[in-house]
Amino acid sequence: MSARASGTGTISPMDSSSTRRQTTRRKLFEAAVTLIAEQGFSSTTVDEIAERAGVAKGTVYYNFASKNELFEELLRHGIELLATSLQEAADASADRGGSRVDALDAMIRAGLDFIARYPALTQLYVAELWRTNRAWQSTLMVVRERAITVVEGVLREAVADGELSEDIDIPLTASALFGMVLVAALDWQSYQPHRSIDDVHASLSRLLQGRVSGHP
Amino acid sequence: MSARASGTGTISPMDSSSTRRQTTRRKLFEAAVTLIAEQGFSSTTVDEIAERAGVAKGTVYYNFASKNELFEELLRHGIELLATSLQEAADASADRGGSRVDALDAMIRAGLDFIARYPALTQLYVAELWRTNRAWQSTLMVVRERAITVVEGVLREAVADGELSEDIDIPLTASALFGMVLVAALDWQSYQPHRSIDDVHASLSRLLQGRVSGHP
DNA sequence: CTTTTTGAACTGACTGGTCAGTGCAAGGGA
DNA sequence: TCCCTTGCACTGACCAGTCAGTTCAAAAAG
Repeated sequence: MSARASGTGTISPMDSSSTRRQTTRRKLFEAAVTLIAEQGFSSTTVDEIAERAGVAKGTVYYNFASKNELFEELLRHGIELLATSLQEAADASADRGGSRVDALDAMIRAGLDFIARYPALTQLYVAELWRTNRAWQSTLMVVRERAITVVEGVLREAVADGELSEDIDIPLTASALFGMVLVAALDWQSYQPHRSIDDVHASLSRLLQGRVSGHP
Repeated sequence: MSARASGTGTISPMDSSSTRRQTTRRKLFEAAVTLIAEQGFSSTTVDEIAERAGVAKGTVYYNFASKNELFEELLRHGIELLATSLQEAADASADRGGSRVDALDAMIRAGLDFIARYPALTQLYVAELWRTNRAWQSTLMVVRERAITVVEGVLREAVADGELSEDIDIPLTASALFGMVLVAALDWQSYQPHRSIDDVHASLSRLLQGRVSGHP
């Protein structure tokens, strides 16, 4: 009954214990992401997730309020990885003194890297992102916003700098670029996994920079 | 146990008697596609589908062997609509004497039209297409092949005619174009539904033809 | 240093509900 | 008449979420 934290100081009584918890949560995320990517949310059971994570079912509910919340936290956790890596790629390119188009290219590369590293997470986003009437819709909108905004930002700067035409439609172009990379990468992973990332990147760069049509 | 179509001839046994049955099946497809697009396959119940279609649950099982098979037939039915309309757009463009790039543009338009007309079907494909370990995986591979092949065909002709560089990677470019249209269109439907299709089409054309970068 | 206490973390059997699929008698429509 | 549809009761599997009880490392007491 006595409240927690009766023991040590105020600030870090849970440093050691929270490590354990953190580890468990990470294991659950890892188990959940692949299972849900493969089977979808509804056909993945909490028992399966617990089993693959190597913990008891009760532990899932000790760490997350519900199956739904586990999933939403997973989505939020994943998008931070993506948005951060996109932004870092763009910033690094700018620091290197590259043009805005170079920054876009760097983001394409970052996108490919991300998808190669977290294929299941990517599959999962794609499967859920345009679905309507689901419980986590609002979470997904935030998540999408977070990623698209980074791309739009670079496009906006490119237009401001005169590198891109003022006629382009920024939100739509951002979506289109995003989709281009997304679908090309998923197909790469699913149907031509032997190809190198440099190869795929080069093809997409070419497409982006309009060197496809119009022979030299 | 006995397969369906034990009845009449070998090839088209359901032609005459089918009218009534066909109507029921179409109603079931329509009901299923929106429900599954919204909720996913597993969380959509057969009772819901029957109710929305306005038929009895028993009728579902009279017309389809299982929930799974209803879904697979829906996938097959849908892809015919898409592949046909892409091919027709390309052919019509060629008949009009357009270039191969014109044909690609016509296919983008056809893709946008399709997504605008069958948004639920599109959402459903996206949600399932890159998923692994599902019962209908092989059906989906066929389905994807059917659509991508059309795009690849036009790209191949364009390269043969010298309209596109020989350096392009045809399968990957086809995927990327497909993804570009797909994601741009889904975002359009979900987040900027007020925009006209001509508007969206114009932006994507510009992106395709490399008029984005490189100011005049 | 040893013993006891504490409580966060974890466990897994259990419950209440849901749903795919079945069976069948009766009711149309062509 | 025959094919299709209806309505409805029923079964058995499956599954999200619960809860009483266990574990164990670190803090407190001796």
